Amino acid sequence: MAVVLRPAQAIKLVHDFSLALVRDGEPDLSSRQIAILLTIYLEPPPHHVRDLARKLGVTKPVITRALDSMGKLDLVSRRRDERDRRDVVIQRTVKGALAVERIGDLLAEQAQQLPP
Amino acid sequence: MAVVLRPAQAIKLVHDFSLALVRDGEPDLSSRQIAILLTIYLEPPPHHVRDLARKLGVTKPVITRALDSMGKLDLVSRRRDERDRRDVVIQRTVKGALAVERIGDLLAEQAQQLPP
DNA sequence: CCCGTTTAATACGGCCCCGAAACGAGTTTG
DNA sequence: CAAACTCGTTTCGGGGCCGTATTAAACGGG
Repeated sequence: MAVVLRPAQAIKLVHDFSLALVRDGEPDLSSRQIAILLTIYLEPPPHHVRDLARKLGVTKPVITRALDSMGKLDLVSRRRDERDRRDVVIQRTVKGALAVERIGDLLAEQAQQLPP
Repeated sequence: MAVVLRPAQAIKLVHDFSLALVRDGEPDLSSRQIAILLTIYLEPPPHHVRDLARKLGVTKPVITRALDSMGKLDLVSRRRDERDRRDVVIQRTVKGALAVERIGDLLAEQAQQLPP
């Protein structure tokens, strides 16, 4: 059963969700960072910088920098691939998994509270 | 009828939506800017800087700067309130209304395509 | 074994945003 | 009317992200 959402409901949902993100004071993730983070947690590993850059349609430095900043927040981690040491494998963290869950719960809750 | 959205579906929805925002290349709005823009278009006027700052839980300069940048994109406009010239009234624009509609349509479409 | 290719990271110059504090104009109050 | 208050903006010092171009390390075919 597909999720049915009228455009007017969708607008309110985006509004409530953005507002919740802003108000909860957590470090602000950009759209890019959210897309990267959720890709890492939704799609099966392994993840490499080049794949993420291609999937998001951005340049590789964008991914490197996003991993730098999200790494500082302990939302993802990196390690060299020993089989091909040019590669970097991006890994999940406990804190990142919790952050992803929080995002899902937050949106599901906002959707639940939408007026008909 | 409330919108029913399981957390796992919500995560995928946020992912697809963020990805669509990143990929379409339009000037990137931050969470704050999206929250401000949608508040202006969802809630009844008049809107003042102080109200938006209070509703979003941010300082007034944040609102001023967001209005500056969104004004440059012609998504909102401002004028002095002649009845109390300290006040600034924030107004909608045609381009802003279209951008809001686009956001709603984008999310509704992503929701429609969610697997059950 | 060398040289072209691939990979991620870094350097660069530019632009935008942050919160706190100070500011200028306008209004209200005593 | 002068002092206090309100409102939005600007200033200040600091930080982050952007894309392009370049770099350094590692791989691999000839």
